[in-house]
Amino acid sequence: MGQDLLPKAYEPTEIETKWYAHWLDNKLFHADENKTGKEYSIVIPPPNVTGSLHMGHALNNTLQDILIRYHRMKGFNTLWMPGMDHAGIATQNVVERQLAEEGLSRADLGRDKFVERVWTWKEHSGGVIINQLKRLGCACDWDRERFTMDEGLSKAVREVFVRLYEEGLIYKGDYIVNWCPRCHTALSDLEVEHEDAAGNLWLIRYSLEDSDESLIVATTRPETMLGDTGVAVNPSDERYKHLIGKYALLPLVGRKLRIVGDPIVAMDFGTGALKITPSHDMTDFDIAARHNLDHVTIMDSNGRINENGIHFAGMDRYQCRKAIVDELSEKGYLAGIDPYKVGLGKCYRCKEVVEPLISKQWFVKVGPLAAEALKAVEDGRTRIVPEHWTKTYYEWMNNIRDWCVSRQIWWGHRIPAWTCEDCGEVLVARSEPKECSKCKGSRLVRDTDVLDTWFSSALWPFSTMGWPDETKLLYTFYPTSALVTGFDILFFWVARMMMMGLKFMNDVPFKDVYIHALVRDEHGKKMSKSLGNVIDPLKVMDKFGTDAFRFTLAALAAQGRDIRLSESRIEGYRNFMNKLWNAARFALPYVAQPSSMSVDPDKLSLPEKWILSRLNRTIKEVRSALEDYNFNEAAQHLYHFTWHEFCDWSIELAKIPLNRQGSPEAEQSAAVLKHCLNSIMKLLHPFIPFITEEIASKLNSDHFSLLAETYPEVNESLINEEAERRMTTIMGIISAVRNIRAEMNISPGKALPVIIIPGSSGESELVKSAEEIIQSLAKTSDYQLQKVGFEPPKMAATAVVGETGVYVPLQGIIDPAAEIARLTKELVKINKDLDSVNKKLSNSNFMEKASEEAVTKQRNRQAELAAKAEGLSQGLIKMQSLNRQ
RNA sequence: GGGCGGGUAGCUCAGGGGGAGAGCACUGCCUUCACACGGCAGGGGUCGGAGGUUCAAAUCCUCUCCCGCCUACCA
Repeated sequence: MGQDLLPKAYEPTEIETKWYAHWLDNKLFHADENKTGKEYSIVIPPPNVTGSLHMGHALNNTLQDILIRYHRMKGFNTLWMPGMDHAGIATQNVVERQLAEEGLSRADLGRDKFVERVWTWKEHSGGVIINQLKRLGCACDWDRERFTMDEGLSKAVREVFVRLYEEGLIYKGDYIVNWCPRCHTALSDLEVEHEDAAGNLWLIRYSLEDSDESLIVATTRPETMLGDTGVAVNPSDERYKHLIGKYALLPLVGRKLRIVGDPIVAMDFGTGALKITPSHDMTDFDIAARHNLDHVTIMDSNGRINENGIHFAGMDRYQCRKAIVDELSEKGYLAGIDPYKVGLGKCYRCKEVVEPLISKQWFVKVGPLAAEALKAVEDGRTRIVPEHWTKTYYEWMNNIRDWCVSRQIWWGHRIPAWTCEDCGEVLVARSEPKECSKCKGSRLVRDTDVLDTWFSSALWPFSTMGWPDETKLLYTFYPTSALVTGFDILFFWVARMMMMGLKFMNDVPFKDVYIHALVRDEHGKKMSKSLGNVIDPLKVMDKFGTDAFRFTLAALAAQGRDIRLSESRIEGYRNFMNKLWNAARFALPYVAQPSSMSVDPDKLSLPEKWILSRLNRTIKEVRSALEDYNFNEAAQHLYHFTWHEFCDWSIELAKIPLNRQGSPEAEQSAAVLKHCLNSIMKLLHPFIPFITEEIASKLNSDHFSLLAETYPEVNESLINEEAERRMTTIMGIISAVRNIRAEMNISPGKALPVIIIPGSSGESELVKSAEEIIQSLAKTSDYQLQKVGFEPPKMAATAVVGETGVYVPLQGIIDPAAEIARLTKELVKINKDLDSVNKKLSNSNFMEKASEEAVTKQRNRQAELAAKAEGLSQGLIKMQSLNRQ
């Protein structure tokens, strides 16, 4: 019957398209800010407009979708706010590459034309990821999709900038920053990636003024000596303290360098003397500030030596390094070269080695903002999950440095600052000022810099909801319930949203932050194009289906651990989808009839009580796991319950009553089957939304959408420990017979004679009541239920379940040697366990100190193991005596 | 230098004071009327090493060895 209605194997493609359209058509993802009740909201980590779906996105958005669908089904008014980030440098680089193919540079176009070109690019080629997120099944409220450069968000950016400036929390100044000579822009500390590389420590001899003494300094970047203005030593260094205040002479250049004492200088590194290049080194910049040393800039924005570099002017920095070393060596200044591992700072966008340079930049003074953000986590207003990230967050917040927010690129939010060409006054305003507020002059020139992309991202949780306007949306959905993100942007993004949210909304942006793992390849390597180990989520979805892929991600998303993704794993879960499909295919003919399907709990059979008990325990476990962001636990409980309890046992057991067509047992069994399947579909829906909708629609003629249904709730009255215990014994007996069949190499199709001798009246009653089940699932012939004392035939294989003996008399078929081997192996195991239990129970310390529960447990176990050992020994003795004959 | 995470079956990983688990891989039997993307049965681990706490340690503590990652002003 069913096989006519459904194909034998689940085929995802069309079904996925169909249901996504259904959800959209019926506005099932739409959140209504005017609705009352409990709210649940998440803002998406906006993917770059240049981005296309990679594994990180897939994991991140699958987890969010699970939370969103789960809460929606739990009855929350649920908002998932989607959108994209304009991704300043990344996007600019993409369009610049495109221009380069046409033989053009951005300079050829000029600023306005270039920005226009980026917008055109965005309209035509940007945002492919949105459709990919839809492909993944994301239940985003697409009607509300935002872009960090759209009008509303730009307004929010200007508002924040102006307010921070007015409060003195934004300032402009000449500071040393990380400069990318390729991207031609400043980078924040976070945008610099550190990498170890082989290099040298060059030792250079500096002679002293008015003295025959000399001093050797160590450096990894000898070319910077051209910009030296001092030498620093540790004030408590006996070798050098007498030199403090004196002057050294810079080789090749001849400049006088003041020798200063500063405790930051490590006495045990290099020579203990540090050359100071204030304009080209972060540390030196700080030291120079403390001791009032001069600045000499020797490099331009391209990383070339400028006019201050004597005859090295015009050279590239690395070319210059070589030339300097050669000349120092020639003139006898080079005191040595030690191979040394240097930490190189590289631009996170283009991987060019960054150069510390002095330039005029805008900074956010983050101290006061960070203090609030720190407090909010400390007092629990925002909870970080897993908890151990909290420490990392504190660490960073406590050592945070001012945030350089200006970037010398064209694509981004232009800084709302104007300089009066007449009087030099700087005006910061929400909209273009007409005249200078100081001198009334009208020659105002706008700052050419744009803001760091993360500046607008930092406002995302409230700017997307309409801030600075006081919208109903903000009122209803801010603070958001959870933020789901990877740890790689904990500082870039999470920390900054915390600061901005607290500053401008007076409340945290989210109650929970769930930090998930990184997706790596199956060997634990980070997926990267250059390594060629990238698994493309879209290809995976094509090959295995979206649901299988999503389930894999969820099942692997253990807290605090990276995910190693392999195709075999996905294949395994694809098989699970097929299993589900076929369970439904089996059930369909029995549950399709529109009958009342109500179940009287008192009339349930043992297998029905059992599966309903297991179902309700599973509901409990899944809900509790999801509440704690334990996605993997929830997925694994569902997998195990569905496959190994529902499919392996419950369906097989249900076939017995179902075959009695038209009987009350058949009807009840169908009702339980339908109830279980429907519950499973609901439970699984947040994880695998497509197949569950499809199956639910086949099972229920009036089906609309699982999203509109209620997530299963625990029915405590159906949790039945006794039924579970009884079923465990019955399943044990069935497995025991099957085991004998397999071990004796008897074909699965062959029915076996079975004698069962229960060890107690309770078990006797149980076995009696389950006779039909045992006969059917163990495939028996000549089934006998006997009383204690009955002597089973000598030529029989033996098993013991609980205290019940299971005998398979097999005159002629059984191989005594094989049976002896089987029993011996089993006995060795049992006796080992029995020994350890006996040891415990005869240990007076254990009996005195262990909990009563633990003791009882061991006693029960002892009885069970002893009975088993006894039964198996007897079987073994018999077999041995037969074997000798 | 500081911090964090990890070392459990051949592989990838769950678990986390009282009977070692999963998926894949492996072995045997089976095309039985939901499913061979399947069924049934099975093999396989002194839970990185050493101490300690405990009646009891894979699990807690200390030390140690590896492996990742983050962070840092040792030039």
